[in-house]
Parts: sequence; structure tokens; C-alpha cells
Amino acid sequence: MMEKSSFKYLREKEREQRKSIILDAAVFLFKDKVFHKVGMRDIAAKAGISAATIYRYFPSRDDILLEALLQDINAIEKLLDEMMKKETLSIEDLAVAVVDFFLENETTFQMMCYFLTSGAIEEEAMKKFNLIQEYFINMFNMKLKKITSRGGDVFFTQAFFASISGVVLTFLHYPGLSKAKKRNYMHKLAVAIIREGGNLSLGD
Amino acid sequence: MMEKSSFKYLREKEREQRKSIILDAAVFLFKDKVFHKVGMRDIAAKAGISAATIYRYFPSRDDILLEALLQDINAIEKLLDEMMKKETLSIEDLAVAVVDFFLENETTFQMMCYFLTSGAIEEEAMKKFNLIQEYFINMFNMKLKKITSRGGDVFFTQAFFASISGVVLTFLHYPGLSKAKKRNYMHKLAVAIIREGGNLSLGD
DNA sequence: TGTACATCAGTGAACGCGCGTTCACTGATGTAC
DNA sequence: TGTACATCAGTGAACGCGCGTTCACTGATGTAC
Repeated sequence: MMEKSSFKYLREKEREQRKSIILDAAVFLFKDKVFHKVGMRDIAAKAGISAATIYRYFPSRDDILLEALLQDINAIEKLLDEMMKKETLSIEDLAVAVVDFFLENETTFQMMCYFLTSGAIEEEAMKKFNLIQEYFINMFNMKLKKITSRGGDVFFTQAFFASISGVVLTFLHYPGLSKAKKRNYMHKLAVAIIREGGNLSLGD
Repeated sequence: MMEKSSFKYLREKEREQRKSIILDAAVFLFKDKVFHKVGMRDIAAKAGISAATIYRYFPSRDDILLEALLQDINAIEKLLDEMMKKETLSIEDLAVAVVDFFLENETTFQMMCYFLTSGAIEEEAMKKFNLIQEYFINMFNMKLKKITSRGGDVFFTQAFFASISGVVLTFLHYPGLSKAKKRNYMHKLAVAIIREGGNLSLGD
């Protein structure tokens, strides 16, 4: 026989599942549209509920964006784990994989830029983003640790991430190039910067 | 005695000056506020006119943003010219100067990110932005040509710019650091990436 | 078994605000004859 | 010199739209005794 606590647990789990449906709807819409243009009503419609209901699960729109971002980061993590299982990776392979991920999930990159640059958000959301950012860098750091002697050095990891971000930022919509060429160009640049920067040192 | 064409010329010049007043007002407001939050009415109020009048001089809000961006780029250009007159510069000095410029003109950087990432703008505005971007890279390329043997290579210039952008993007609002520390950190990172990446090559 | 109450998902409608942009109009100045 | 017309800066008011969020409410389900 089930105890009361089990009932409660089940209800909480169901609640989480409903929350997931909303989040999935949002993520689905982000695949086709700039996130600026995906509103609460759109998400609600996709999830098959009313907009008001969303607020039973998420405190604000920014919160949904952040959860979507977190989910994407988990996806990257999984992807990298898979890659590292199968073969031995170079740091360049890692760079290429991350570039590709951003290209296939453009909205993820856009949201990242949005939260990284915009200083004018609710404090609550900002805190959450900072946690996500920290998690992201740490995750990267772990991965790098496994495949290069320089891994585990946060300074190096941040340089790695900054380089990739900069390259994607600069060439995402670079005019006059086909998608394939842009991708190729980003790969070359990211790899070049990272390979040559491989023996970065703090100096000081 | 003045000819009719002179009258016309003068009128056009006056018109340009009035246009400048509007643009200056916008740029002034961008110093204190995120550009998302500066509206046409704000700019009009600062310029001492009505919002409707702005549309006699600029076709759209995006156009104002782009002109402001262009003005900022000209400011960077002037700054670099001044620096290069006085002393001989290393490529690291250049990197530091650009980082500092972005830090002192945060909105410039935000706008740049906005136009670089957002794919959903009017075609007209996008074209204008692409021209600006091209101008920017070329300008950089010229400067780099003068101070390093690797200058003049567009690939290198783009890597240079991407690195700096990435570093600024990553650390602009990095949590838990004072402004001075963030600045210092960005300098170190930018310099490290660029110095080590100094002998980038296309490979292929 | 039945009754009173609590909890919570879900909702339609509206709030409240902001924004970029357009319109119809005034008034000043220049132009043509 | 005077008159009719053209040009253009400038404006207050409104258009039109969208959006995040809140409110008061319904209805289903669980809980206590």
C-alpha cells in the first residue's frame, strides 16, 4: 500500500512533467524563430494551454528563457560526453563541436549573448543566469581537463570559450558567404586561435 | 554674390546639422541606458523636438542605431590614429585600447552584438549594417598592417576582432568581480589570445 | 458514507504599459511670373 | 511690388499593435472528521 508521501511525490513529479511540456514547447518554437519574437501566448498555444497557466509553473518569461538555456547546455554536455566515449578527442575537435552546436541552435547562442550583454534584467533572473554561466564554464573545464594538459586551468577554459563565442558572434551572419562557407570559416578560425593560444599563460 | 546652388548647399548643410543634433541626443542617452530602453520619445525630448520630427531625418529607429554605431566606429578610428601618432604601438596595445573602448562605450558593444546576432531586421537596415561591418574590418586591417607584419591579412584581422569581441562578451558582466578586475582580466585574456595567436595561419 | 473545507490546475478577459510610426495640419520661407 | 503656389520643418494626437502579467473565477480532486 502506498503512503501519503508517495502520493505527494507522484503529484510533484506530474507537476514537473507538465512544466516540461511548457518548456519543450518553448524550445521547439526557438528552433524556428528569434527568441525575441516568441511570446507567452505562442508558447501557451504550442503547449495546448492558456498563457495564464504558464505562470503557475514559471515566475516570468526570462525564467523560461533561462531554463531553455540550461537545457541546451545540458544537451552540449551530453553531446561532448558521447563524443569522448567513442574516440580520443583533440581540443580542436571540441572547438569544432561547440561551434557546430551553436550553429544548429542559433537561438541558444542569441540568448547567451542577450544575457551576457544586457545588464538590465531582474536581479532574480540575473542570479540564475550567473549560476548557469558558472556551471557552463566548470563543465567545459572538466572536459578540457580530460583531453589536454592545459585543462583544469580556468583561465585557459575561459579563453577557450571566449574565442569560440567571438568567432561565432563575428561570423554568424557574415554577409556574402554561404552557410557552409561560414561554418568552414568559423572552424578554421576557432581552431587557429585555440591551437595557437594553446600555451596561453597568465603572465603577470 | 551667392548663386542659387550655394543657397541649396547651405540648406543641405543646415539639414545635416539638425540631423546631427538628433543623433547626438541619441548617443548621449546611450551612455546611461541600455539601447533597448531608449525610445524615440526619449531621443526627441533630449533633442528638444517632437518624436514625429525625427522621421523627417531618419527612416526608422534601427537607422538611428546604425548611425550611432557608425559614429562610434569613427571614434575608435580617431582614437587609434591618435595613439599611433604619438608612439609606436604593439598589437597588444591595440587590443587593450579596443577592449577599453568597448568598456567605456558599453552600448556600442551591445548594439554590435544585437546586429551581429539578430537575423530578423529589415533588409534595408541589414544592408547598412553589413557595410558598417565591412568598413570596420577594413579599418582594423589598415591599422594592423602598420604595426605588425601579419597586418593586411584579413583572416588575421578577423581573428583579432573575434578574439576581442569574445573576451568582452564573456566578461562584460562576469559576476563577482569589480569593474577594475574585470577590465584587468579582459586585458590579460585578450593579450594572451592575440599574442599566442600571432602566427595564425589558414592552414587548409 | 457523507459533509465541509482546502488545494490547486486551468482559464478568459482584461490591465497597463510602451512603443514605433503615421496623419492631417500649421506656419514659415522660397520661387515664379 | 504683389500674388499664387511649392517646399519643407515641425507638431499633437492618434493609430495599431504587441506584450508580459494579473485577476476573479470554475471545477476537479484530496483531506478531515
